[in-house]
Amino acid sequence: MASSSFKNRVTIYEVAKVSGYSLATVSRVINKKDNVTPETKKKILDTIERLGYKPSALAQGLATSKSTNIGLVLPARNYVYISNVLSGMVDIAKIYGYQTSLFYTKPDRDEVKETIEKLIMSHVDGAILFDDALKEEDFSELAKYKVPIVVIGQNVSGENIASILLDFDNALRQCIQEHYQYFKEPIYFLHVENPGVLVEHLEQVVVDEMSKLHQENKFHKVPVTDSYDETYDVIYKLLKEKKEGFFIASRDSLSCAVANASLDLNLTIPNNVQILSIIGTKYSKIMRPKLSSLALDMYEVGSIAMRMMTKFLEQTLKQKTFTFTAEVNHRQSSRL
Amino acid sequence: MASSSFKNRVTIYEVAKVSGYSLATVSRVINKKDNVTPETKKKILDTIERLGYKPSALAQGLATSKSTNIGLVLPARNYVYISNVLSGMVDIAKIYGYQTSLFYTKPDRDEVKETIEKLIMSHVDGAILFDDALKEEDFSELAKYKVPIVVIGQNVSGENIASILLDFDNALRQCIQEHYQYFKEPIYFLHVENPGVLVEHLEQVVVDEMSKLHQENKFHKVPVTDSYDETYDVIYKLLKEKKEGFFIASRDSLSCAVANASLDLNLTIPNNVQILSIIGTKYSKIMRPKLSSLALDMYEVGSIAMRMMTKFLEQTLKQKTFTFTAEVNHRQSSRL
DNA sequence: CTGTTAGCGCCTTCAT
DNA sequence: ATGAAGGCGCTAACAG
Repeated sequence: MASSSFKNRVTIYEVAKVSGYSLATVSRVINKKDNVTPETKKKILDTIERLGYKPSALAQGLATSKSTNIGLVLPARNYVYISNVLSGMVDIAKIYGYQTSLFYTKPDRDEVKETIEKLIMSHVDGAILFDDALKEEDFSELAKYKVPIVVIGQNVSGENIASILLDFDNALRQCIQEHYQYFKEPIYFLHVENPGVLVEHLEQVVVDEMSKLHQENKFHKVPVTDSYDETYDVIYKLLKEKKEGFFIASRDSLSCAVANASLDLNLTIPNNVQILSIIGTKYSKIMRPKLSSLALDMYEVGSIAMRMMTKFLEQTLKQKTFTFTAEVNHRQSSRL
Repeated sequence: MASSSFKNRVTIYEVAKVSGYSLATVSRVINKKDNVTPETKKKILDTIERLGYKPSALAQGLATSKSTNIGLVLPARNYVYISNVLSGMVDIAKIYGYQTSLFYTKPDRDEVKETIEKLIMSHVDGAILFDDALKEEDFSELAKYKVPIVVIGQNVSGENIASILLDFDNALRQCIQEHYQYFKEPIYFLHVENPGVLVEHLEQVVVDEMSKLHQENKFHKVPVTDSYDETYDVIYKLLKEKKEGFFIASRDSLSCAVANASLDLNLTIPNNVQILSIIGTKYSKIMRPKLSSLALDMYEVGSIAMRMMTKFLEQTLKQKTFTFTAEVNHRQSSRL
């Protein structure tokens, strides 16, 4: 038998009985309706206090068809930018009185579908999805059950869907253009397995821009892993031979691997080796040399997402898409 | 009017009606009871599929007095080690079929109490608390409502309480002892406002050890903030004058501030300046010089915490306290 | 302003 | 093996 964590709780019935009023009246003071005499309100409040009564969100949810609970779907990867997004979402949710349920997903279709199902079962009032493993069909599944969603990083539209776009494209293209305007080193794109649609898309952007500039033969995809150490080794070997290059990495820790490998080979940054971090964190400023990066305040992304969600639920959401544009922070790892 | 996210849902009633069986039988197949004919089970499963029925966790929770939901209370600080703990907890929760509700708290008593109240209202089956702002009274409040809890980082005991201890003490004392066995530079402890009981405690440990070694006059508390830049400035000024010291910082980014300030002053690490990160992350290995640190796998802490919770709920928890012991990783920022 | 009553969706004895 | 009925704790008309 499981531990009955909420058996024998004080219920609204007891409050009613003890205070001498009816259910309805007690319910009214709980829900802060104004049609209650100050006097009886006080009495009821007193007995609530005295009995230590706390309303059951479960019962309230069932009765009102509202759970005041918002589902958060994030990739189960421990990246700093993800926890920044999370922080933003949770902070704002708290302000608006929403609870948050956290769902981590792995890049596996079956798991994703299971997550969607749990999301539906758990009766969240809405869901914020920031996970590249999610696809169109997942959104429409959610839509079938009328769960309002805001999607981060993918452009999806529909009745109950809002989306937040993360535009790294222009900044990225600009970096590449400028690079080939003055220099000609090849570009090495650190390719991680299953990086998610956002990073996948950005790799595509690089490829595309290279071909626009007729530099396609200078684009090299370098397979690496999420591990700093392994990536370091790969890059070390590569640089030992090539001695130079313009490296683009999706995350700071990978950029650091490039930087450290360069330094250990006595290659100078940014003269021999240039590095660009696509998703910069505070460590791009801490690291020496400081890493040039495309920056976008992910905490802000999370908080805006949650704000959109609350407006969505109050049916006051006007603008159903919001775009964040990344800025280029030229620091010590690039020559421009 | 709020968006009725789950009005008009397919309910168990419809499944019963359409399939031609009763509520009870449908309920049985949902809950995988075995006293159902394979044949009727199949029929019911079919219509569930056909209708797209998903049980409501809310209703289930209300009926069973179990929410399969575990509350997670964490400080609203965006530290890497916290998101590691979180990952560990969520990953394991998923395995055991629990949902997780996330509560971030600020170091403010009123907020904390509010969080405790929400925790109780939200009918979590249990709660894992890793927040230094929490005090004895909060745990006993939770206990009043019979919410099983596991507390990380504080030694609390009681009927429904398990706790995970994070023992950095010995490792820290050892570092200090070794330091004064061979050297004599003063110790500078980077003191952040409201660092939480864990770090507060560790500062006390340092003070205590210093006095044991009769070196109390060599202990200096350096007030800094959470900001890398501000901390850098403080340390830069300090080192410009002192030229040397053994710095102890609670987190990597602060240690990095010390390291960078030293380098910018042409002080060498670890000859002039030594640095010890109390809570090391992967960046202590990435940073150059590599930072010596006390390491403890926080993901593991989170996952063990969740494992204890699941056992708790199944009433199979034998060992109600678990201790993690930090190890000293001597790297390039210390001489030993 | 307050009380009565019927659900919300599901589980669970107790019969059959 | 299956069905009927009461209850989980609360809210929301509808009366009064």
